[in-house]
Amino acid sequence: MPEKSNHRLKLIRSASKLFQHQGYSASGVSQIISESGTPRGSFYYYFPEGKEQLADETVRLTGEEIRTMLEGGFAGAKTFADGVDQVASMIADWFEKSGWQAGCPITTVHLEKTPQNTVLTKASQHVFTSWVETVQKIARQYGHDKQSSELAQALIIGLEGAWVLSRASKSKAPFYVAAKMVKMLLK
Amino acid sequence: MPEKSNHRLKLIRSASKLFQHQGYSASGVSQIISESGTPRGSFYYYFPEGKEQLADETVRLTGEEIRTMLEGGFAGAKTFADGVDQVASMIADWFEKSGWQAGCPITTVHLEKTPQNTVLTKASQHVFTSWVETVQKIARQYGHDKQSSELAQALIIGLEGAWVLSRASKSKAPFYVAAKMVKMLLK
DNA sequence: GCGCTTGTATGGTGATCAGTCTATATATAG
DNA sequence: CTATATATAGACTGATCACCATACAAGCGC
Repeated sequence: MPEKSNHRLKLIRSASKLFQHQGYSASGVSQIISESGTPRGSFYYYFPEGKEQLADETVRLTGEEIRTMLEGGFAGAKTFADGVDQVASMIADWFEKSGWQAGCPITTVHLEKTPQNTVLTKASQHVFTSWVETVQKIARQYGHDKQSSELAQALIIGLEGAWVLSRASKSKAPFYVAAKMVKMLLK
Repeated sequence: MPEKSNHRLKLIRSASKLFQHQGYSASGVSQIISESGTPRGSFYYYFPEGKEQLADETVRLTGEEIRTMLEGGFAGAKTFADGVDQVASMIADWFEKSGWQAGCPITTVHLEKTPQNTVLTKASQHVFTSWVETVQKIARQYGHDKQSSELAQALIIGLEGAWVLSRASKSKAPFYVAAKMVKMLLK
């Protein structure tokens, strides 16, 4: 891949990191550019619709990556409950390694811009729907047809909520509580 | 209470609403003032430390009100599980009535400013801790001594996560899933 | 070497930001 | 009624915002 189109992806990566750490509005275009290490003059060439377009693409791309990560988290799990534990641990570890500063790049944009901004509302709705559908499909694969929707929503609810408390408490414990909450639905 | 000290509270109310709808950084001092209906010249008289002080006080005051609301939500509940249902329904109804735009005024500030801003980090940590402690105390009152900490964290995790999905889906369903997740821990 | 396409530099625009300052208005106590 | 304290008006400051415009640079095909 040519170096130059890496610039576009670098901008998305930089935006994702900053949205996780400090949200959408506090993350200025200048800061995104400077932390991406890409040339200032390229920004509006790659994103002619501006910051909103960057955020839209950031939410969709990282949302898809997280969706894949969720799928991957269930890999090798004998039961849905085992998969839930794997996913929760994986995300908790990753969050701990970030110094409790990373998180969900979708949620901060979502809470600031839904429903006022149509483009970003659609982007975050698309992502959350795709996550729930993915986990729903996985739950069905493990035989939990009847409650697949509930389990899928439960996992996303748990992970989102755990992230909020985890950042405050600087602890992985909320993720384990979240995993247990989901698993207990299977009883 | 004299009209003038209502101005201070009106500013806090305005800030709370705007932080819920669009977060901290997107809520400018001018917008907060204009939507509060208070005189522009009063702002720095009431909040000499500026926007950060307003946010600090907003988080602490509304955090305390939500804590009281959580306590009130358990009122008359025969079991902890009944109380969880009452709290979830109460918050879901309130959120629906707001047109899916209200929410937690603490969380948006928290996700944007923890841990970079010391004052606001302490404020949101204080609030989350007080919520968990309150629900923990309530759980013990219902006899759930051993798992009071887990139940308390679970309720806050559920409510936070439910709010995120609820705003995306414009549905109360996530709150009911969250309530069920908490209740299932009792089994 | 030239023409075309893609990418970048940089100064600039108009708007908005948080906060300050000074003057004035209002409320209150004596 | 006066002095003092509290509250407010509004202009202003320096910084930053998202974005634009124009010129130039680099890459590439012929």
